[in-house]
Amino acid sequence: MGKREAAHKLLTEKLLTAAILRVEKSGLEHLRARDITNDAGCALGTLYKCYADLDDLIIHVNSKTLGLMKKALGDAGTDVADPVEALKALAIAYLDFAVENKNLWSAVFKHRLHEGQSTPEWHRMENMALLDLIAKPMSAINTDLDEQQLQVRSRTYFAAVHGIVSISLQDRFISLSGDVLRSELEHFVERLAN
Amino acid sequence: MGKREAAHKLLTEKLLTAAILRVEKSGLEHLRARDITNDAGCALGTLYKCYADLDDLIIHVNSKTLGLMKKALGDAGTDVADPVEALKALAIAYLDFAVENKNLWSAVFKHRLHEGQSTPEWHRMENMALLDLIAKPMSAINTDLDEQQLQVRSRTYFAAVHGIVSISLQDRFISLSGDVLRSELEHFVERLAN
DNA sequence: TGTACATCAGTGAACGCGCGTTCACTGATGTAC
DNA sequence: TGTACATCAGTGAACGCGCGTTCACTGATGTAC
Repeated sequence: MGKREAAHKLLTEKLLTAAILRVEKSGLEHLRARDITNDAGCALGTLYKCYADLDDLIIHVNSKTLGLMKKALGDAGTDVADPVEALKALAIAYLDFAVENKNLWSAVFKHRLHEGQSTPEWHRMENMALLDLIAKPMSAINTDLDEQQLQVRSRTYFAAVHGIVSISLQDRFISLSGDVLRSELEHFVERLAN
Repeated sequence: MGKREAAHKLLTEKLLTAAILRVEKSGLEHLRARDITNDAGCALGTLYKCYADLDDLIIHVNSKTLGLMKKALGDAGTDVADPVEALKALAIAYLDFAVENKNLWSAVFKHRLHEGQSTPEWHRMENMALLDLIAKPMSAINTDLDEQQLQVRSRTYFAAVHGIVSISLQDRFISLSGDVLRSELEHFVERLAN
């Protein structure tokens, strides 16, 4: 690999890091191309040499976040034998991840492409991959479901947990202390899974 | 009431109606001040004589939506004696409302004020009022909970149902047919409430 | 190894446009007598 | 009822700014001989 290619790769990485820091600090809605390139120490135009456009960069930010999330959930759920406990652990891990990476986590769900453009397939897959983590303990509980039904049920389950976490991190409705939220979530999973 | 005041009131109403139609047709993200005033048949500046700014108008749009939603849920849940069936009816009614008024419904959750500004108290109350509808059948099931706990539990429950409905109406993950979604929701409530 | 030329990543000023908001103006409505 | 004046809702052109994206340029890196 020549100097050129190496430098380019480095810059591409630098831009991604800068974007991630910006999103985490100020939220997706305050992300600006100029801020990113300033932070990365390069010219504005460079962003468009490394990424197709700002949306492309954001997708890469979200991809990184999904990676972190998958790792966090994997660590939490892998070696829990009891499936109900595993689901609980996953839910709590999801909550913790959302709390600790609030803006990055929100960005994954906030980001929408402009009309006509659609999310690249590889990124859709990353989204779906989360469901597989849930599907495993889920299958131990619901042995009567076929592959397809299991997928659907996992999705429903994820959506419910996501909803609880999601509304808690907004200021709509009453807000809960962390402890109450945790216990609500645990109660919820127990009800749902047993 | 003089002619002036009457005309002003009419125009204020016209603007609200125009905004509602626009949001419902194209979504909150495509709402433009100019489109609204064109549709209402008045000058651009008039919007700012009737509403403080665009955000103020949007809050009124969302207020109307919450009114419709409360009515729809009230109709569905009021005269169902069995509390589990009542919760099911509420969940299904919520789903139906979201499907039939997709963009208006989304607008309620998408709209965020600029930094420093906060939602007026009366509008926060409208949000909270939804929870009361759930709290009633909820209290019949969980007789051991006190007022505060009941409120929290209702909120959790709402958030979960909202999450399920919400993710289904996006294109993230796999999308479900209406029937599957309904049965998932019913299954879900039964598990949760029994 | 050295020289001459080609390439193209990086540059940043400038473009372009969208769009919320303002403001000086005017004419219909309201008020005083 | 009629007249003279005051008010202010409605007007729409213009303001202002934010910000993604482009593009002609340049100099370091790569290539050919």
